This record gives sequence, structure tokens and C-alpha cells, in this order.
Amino acid sequence: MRCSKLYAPTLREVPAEAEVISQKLMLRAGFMRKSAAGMYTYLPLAWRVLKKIENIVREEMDRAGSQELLMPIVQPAEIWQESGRWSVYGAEMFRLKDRHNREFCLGPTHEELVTTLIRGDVRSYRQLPLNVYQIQNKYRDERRPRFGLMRGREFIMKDAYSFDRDEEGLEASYQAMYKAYEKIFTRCGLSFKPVEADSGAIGGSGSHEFMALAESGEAEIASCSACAYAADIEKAELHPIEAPFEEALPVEKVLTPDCKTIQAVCEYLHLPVEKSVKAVAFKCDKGLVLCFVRGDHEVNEIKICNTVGASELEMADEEQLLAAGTCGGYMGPKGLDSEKVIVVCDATVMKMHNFCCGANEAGYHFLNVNPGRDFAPAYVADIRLMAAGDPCPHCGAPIIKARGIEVGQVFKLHTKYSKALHAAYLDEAGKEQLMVMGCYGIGVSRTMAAAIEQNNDKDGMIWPAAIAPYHVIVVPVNSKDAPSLAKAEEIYAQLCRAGIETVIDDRNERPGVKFKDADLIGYPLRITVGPKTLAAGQIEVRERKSGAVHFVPAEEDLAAAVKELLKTL
RNA sequence: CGGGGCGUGGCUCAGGUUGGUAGAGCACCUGCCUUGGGAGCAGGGGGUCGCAGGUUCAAAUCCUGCCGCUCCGACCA
Repeated sequence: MRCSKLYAPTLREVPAEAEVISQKLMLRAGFMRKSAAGMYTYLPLAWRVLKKIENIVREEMDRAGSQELLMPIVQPAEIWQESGRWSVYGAEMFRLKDRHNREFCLGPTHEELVTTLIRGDVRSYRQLPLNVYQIQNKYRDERRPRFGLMRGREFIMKDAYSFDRDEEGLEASYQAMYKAYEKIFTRCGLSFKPVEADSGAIGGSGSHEFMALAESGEAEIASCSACAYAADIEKAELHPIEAPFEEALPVEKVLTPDCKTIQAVCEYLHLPVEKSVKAVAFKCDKGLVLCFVRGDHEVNEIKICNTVGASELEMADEEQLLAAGTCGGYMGPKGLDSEKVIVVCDATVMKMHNFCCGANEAGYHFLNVNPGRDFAPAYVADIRLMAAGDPCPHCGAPIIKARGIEVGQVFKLHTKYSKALHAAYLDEAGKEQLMVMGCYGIGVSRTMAAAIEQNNDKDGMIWPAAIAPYHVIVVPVNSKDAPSLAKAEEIYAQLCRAGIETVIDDRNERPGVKFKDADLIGYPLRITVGPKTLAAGQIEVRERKSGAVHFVPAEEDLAAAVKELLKTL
């Protein structure tokens, strides 16, 4: 490819909207352009990268026994109604109607479609296990699209679905996918970590996320400083903390004017914050939920959803709190009407003695409240968010927090969808059994963004050779120097013949411009051809990542030398 | 969804309070010059100032509504 013809308009200035480095660089380097919030056109360079990632994904998926197919993006409402997710999925689903006023959606995921597909074609245990995948655009009308490709409303996803006879089969399918994912992200040159995850809206139980480690990541990872434990912070389990035994004292109601935060209350009453219990109120489809955790702890909304069986939580407003017999700033578990409010206590709260909490009356708190004696919550569960330094649930060593970009997730769905959509087969005994399912996603476009987040410097992108848009750029330094130009053309032709993906910067630009663009786009190798090195009978090969410069004698096989170098990148 | 900000040539942004013929830098085109890290000079093309109303002799500027983009928040009890 000739740079004079390449559709990759580079920008000197960063568009004002760009937030994270991958987004800035992709816009500046002419990789993509935005068409609407969270929707982008992939220009030729980006598309080459995406196809390379896709091909790595294909190779490893095929190798793991999955078969590629392609389902429609537009899906009929009926199958979503059948699974019950038409109403559950909410505003995140792009919905549309056809000319007959029939309802459809743009696929945010494909469990319904694939399950109805398979239930129509698979009848016998002999046809199982079966594993299929596709790579296509997915649509999610995100509450807040941001960070370029990291959270778009349209994105490229590889989604795979496994169908097994039983749990044992699912386990094997799951492990095969897990291993394939490790290979895929390793080959893409990512620094990543598989972590235990919550299975969220997709449903089922048993899940891992593959996190590309990056400070710009939206996900928080809890990993153990001693053992191999690692989990998404939303999933990280916590054991209740034992408090030293105290004799229960009589409850005291105290005046605490203008103490609407737990810090203010504890300062006012001269109490350590560990002797207090704070509340967070949510509304959801199950009703008003009041959650109580120790004053210095934070609540984990995902765990609360799972505990009460809610699909989504929203902060409750003051009006609802008043209607439930309490008020903002002064909520406490004692004296609440279980008819009006669902009380959820963190397990640690149940171990506390003589604690302080709101009295459900403006301006008052209780002292010496004790679980059991003074209140009985509807649910007791681990609902707190793990913090750095908390004990590892496996070995007790302190937890370390890090950030990551979720580039892949594997789920055990069990029979969630096969049950809802009646996907069954006949076993050897002729008895009907539900298929046991798994699903496995990779954010292909997000993987590209993650690769950039992990591989860049002040000058631009630095592509790992495996997913680089091109491997080599040949730069004639002086466009007016005929011998340099001729030599550059010769090298370009030679490398192309050898099957090395090469571009030549044949633009009549000054060297600085060419070097800046080459660095920005991040070709792993740059071959600079100028009068100086030419006179010395040498070819200059520069590594983008390290800046290391190699001089290859002109008489040597340059293509072979380049191939050797690429293996190391 | 709630709150803030922004919308002026392809990009980054001035101008707006104080209404009076549309600006700069970059990019682009032509020519000269230059060629080992985003040069210089000269000339040139390109904008219904997001859309729709309103006020006014006159609106990019003031008012109303809408649309779009963007940031923050949704862990406050």
C-alpha cells in the first residue's frame, strides 16, 4: 500500500470529545471516525486490525471445536417475550417496528435466537455437544456511551454458545472456551487476567471475565497479594467480620441534629465509625429496599440485586422514604415496617454489638442497637463491596485492587434459556432432557481499543506484530533524491513479494511529517531510506517499540531479516 | 434518568455581556523554496454561525422551543 493512496487521514490536533488514549489515537491516526454517540466507522487501518483479531479468534474457536455461523442482527420480539427478557432488558435495547407494526430489536446478544435455532434442529443426544459462534455487530443503547470503542452502542462481538447434555458436558465446554480465550488474548499481545465474575443480566451462574489490565478500564479487579484468587470487584466475596463480644446495653435515642452523613454522626457522638451502621435505599421491581452496612463499608449493588432478586436498582427518593416510615440521613434497621420495606443487612452487621444507627426520625439516632434483639432483617447476606486490604476469601491475605477492561466473558448458563425456551433433546432412554448451555463473548472492537490502551507512548500507537495493520513502513527520507526513492521502491517491492505487509510513504512530505505519522500509526518496523545510509551501503530498520535501530548490509536478504525481527515483536 | 457545558469552514477555537457586512491557527489548492523528526514565503478556495420560531430597521450575538454532542452524578443517608 502506498501512503499517498491510503485512506488514513491523520490529525495534528485531538478532537475535543476524546477522553481516553485509545480514542484519541484512533481519531488522530485516521483509524476511525464517529457517526453518532458510541458509533464509529472503522477506516481501513482499523479494519485491518479488527480482521486480524477476528482471525485469531476464528482460529482458536475452530480449534476448540466451535463452528462459525451468522445469525440476523434484527430479532423478533416474540422470542424475547418468550424468554421474558423483552420487558427485563429495558432501555438498553434498541427496538424497532416493521411496516406491519411488528416489534423487533437490534440484537444486544443472541441467547434467544440461538436457543430457538438449536431447539428446532437438535432432537437427539447424538447431536450433542454442539458449540456455535458468530462475529457480528451488537447493539446496546448504553446509558452513557463513552471512551470511544470501549463503551460504544454498536460494537463487534464474537459470541459463542455451547449446548451439552448435562452439567459435566457444560464444564468441559466451559473449560475449552476458557483455554481458547487465554490463547486468543495472549496471541493478541494483551496483558490480561481471568477473574471470577458475576453473571449479571445474562443469567446463570459460574462466570469468568477476561480483563485487559489498564488504568483506563471501567472494571475494578480484586486480586490476592498471596494466592491466585482474582475476581471482579462486583463479585468478590467477603466473609462477615467478627466483632468482640459485648453485653447488650439498653437502646438509647439521642438527638443528632444536622448529622446526615455517617461521618458527621460519629464525630458528633465521638464514636468510632466501625460502631455505626449506615443505610442505602433503593427502589426496584421488588419494592423499596433498605440496605445496611457497617459505617466504613460500601454497598455492592450487584450483590443486593442478587440477594433480593431485583433486575435493576435505582436510588430511592425522599418521598418514598417518608412513605415507608423513615427519612433520608436517619435510616436504621430498628422499627421498620416489613410490609413497607425490604430490609437487607450485610452479614457483618449481624456480628456487631451496641451499634449506632438512624432512628428513622429526622434528627435522631439510636445507640446500643443489637441484631436479633432489636430487629430482624428480611435478608442477611454479603452485600458489601470489597476494598483494598480486605482479606482474600481463599487465604486471608490482603486484597489488592487494579483496573481492567473486560475484553471477554464466559458464562455457564445451565438451563436458564433452554428451560424458558423449551430447548430439549431425547436421551438414550428416550426421555426428554433440557440442554445445558454456556455462552462466551469477546469484544472484538474493544480488544482493539484495549491493545492500544496497553501499547502506546507519547508519539502514538505501538502495535504488537500479530495485530498490526501493517508490519513495515518504508520511508524514503528525501522525496527529491532519486536514488533513495528508487531504493525505497525496490525494498517495498521486495518485502511485498516476501509476503510481508508493507506500506511505502511515497508522499512528497518532509521527513518530519512522515516520521510523525509512522510513529502515530505505530507500524512495528520502519525502514528509513536516505542518502546517508545508502552511501554506507546499509539499510536502516527501526523498531517502533524500543526505538532500537538495526543496520542491515544492503547485500543481505532484507526480507529474512525483517521476518526475524517481527517474530520478536 | 438527573445536573452542568458546548454546538461558528475538515480539525482546534476566538467573536457573543455591549445586536450593525464572518475571524485566527492547522488542514486543503496553486506557485516558489525546503527535505533525517509535524519548515518558510506569496496567492487562493471553502461557513444557511445545530434546527425552528420570536424580538428588532438589523440577530452568530437577545428570548422560547427542539435536536445533537459532551462531561459529571446516580455509594447520599
